[in-house]
Amino acid sequence: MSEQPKQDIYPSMVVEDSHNVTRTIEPITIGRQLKAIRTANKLTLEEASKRTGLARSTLSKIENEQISPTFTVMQKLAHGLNIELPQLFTKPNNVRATGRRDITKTAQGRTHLTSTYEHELLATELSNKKMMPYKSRVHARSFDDFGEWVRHQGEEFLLVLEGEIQLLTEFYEPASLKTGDSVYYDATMGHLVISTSETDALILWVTAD
Amino acid sequence: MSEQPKQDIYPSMVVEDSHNVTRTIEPITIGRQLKAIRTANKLTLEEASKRTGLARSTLSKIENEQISPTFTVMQKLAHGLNIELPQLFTKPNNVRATGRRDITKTAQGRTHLTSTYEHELLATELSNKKMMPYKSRVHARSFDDFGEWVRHQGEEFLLVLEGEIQLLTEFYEPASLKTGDSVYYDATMGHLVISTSETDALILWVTAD
DNA sequence: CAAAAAAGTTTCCTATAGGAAACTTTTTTT
DNA sequence: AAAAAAAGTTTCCTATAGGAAACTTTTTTG
Repeated sequence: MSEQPKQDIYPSMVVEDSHNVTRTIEPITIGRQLKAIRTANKLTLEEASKRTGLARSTLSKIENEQISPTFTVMQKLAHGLNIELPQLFTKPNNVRATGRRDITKTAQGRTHLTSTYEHELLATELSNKKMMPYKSRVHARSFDDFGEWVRHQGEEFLLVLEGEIQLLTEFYEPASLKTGDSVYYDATMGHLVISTSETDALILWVTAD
Repeated sequence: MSEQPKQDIYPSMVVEDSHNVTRTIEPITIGRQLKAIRTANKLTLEEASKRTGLARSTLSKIENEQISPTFTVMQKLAHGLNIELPQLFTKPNNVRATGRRDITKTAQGRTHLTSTYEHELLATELSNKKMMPYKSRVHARSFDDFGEWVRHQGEEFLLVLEGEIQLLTEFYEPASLKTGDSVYYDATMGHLVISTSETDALILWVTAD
């Protein structure tokens, strides 16, 4: 064993692509990634060690690509450094947006009218966001105002801001919600909201795909 | 050594999220994933062995979660089976839940206290959801109540329900928000909220990772 | 700029991953 | 339904990952 001067644990691989063209694949180097993440967070090996529960020496060796971490260790890394696992090998060329902010003052959102709701879209200055928030004045008063279930991709959170509504869903009995009540549901299930208070209710809606 | 009856190499971990709420993380079990992928492709261990260059026995042990593969091995798996690395631990969420619903009546959420906020978690009956909604009573009155920026994965939407707050962020001037105002921001940017009204403000917060 | 402290690396050891082959279980063939 | 073949598991061994501590390098401080 071993008079080797320190060997490459991530050798590049020669493969054939879908057109049978051979090319060399540069391996993903988890070490570089880890170091980048750690230094970006201004952590020392010691601090990273505390957060991940891994030995300082182990971290050093991973960063310098002297060892190939086990999956268990990779999970500890992800948890301890508060990152998603794929981040460890997805090159950070996907410059994720960061540091954005968009304030919407009361009643200053972008209005969008339908026959059943009057939507006020919030935070419309930001595109490509994970959630879509809006306030909606509920004009509908019965299922017939819609004619059909509303159904779409994703999940929705709803909070009643004013008045009282009924949430009708495909697989549940109608639910009455007063101001302050909230509900979370899968939007793929047929759903719709009707006002049951004297004045049309106002709700906050947040959707995530 | 070892008279151990076969131990769990992927134990679940208890962690604190960005709001110091402890929860249990069910570990990603790479074995199950691998087996699913292999059988879906109608491959025997022997065939998978040939494609990946890994021993039949090694594959068996990984699938049965007797060992935690090293990153090097994971790369061979991904390459040999023609899949993207993240596929090995991203749950095939094509089995996404559908038709769920969880109502939280006013003040009936699960309370969680910190020195700066009093959180009321909403829709806690649903796990594995895209968004985490909660109402928070803001006790903090200055930056010093935190000592440091709050920073974490994901994006946040905030709506002021009662009172008045200031949103402090790393890259913007402080912003005053009154009842009805809302803001959307990247949570990776340092951020925190303090009350500026006489009584502690109440806000709705929705987080998405 | 020397001494001390902090950060990072290497060594040395133990625990565990990975491979070859024996063994067991399941499936196919006659 | 027994024999043969194929698929999967376990054992036993070697190679390597991971932790503790010694060591080296870099940074801070007086």
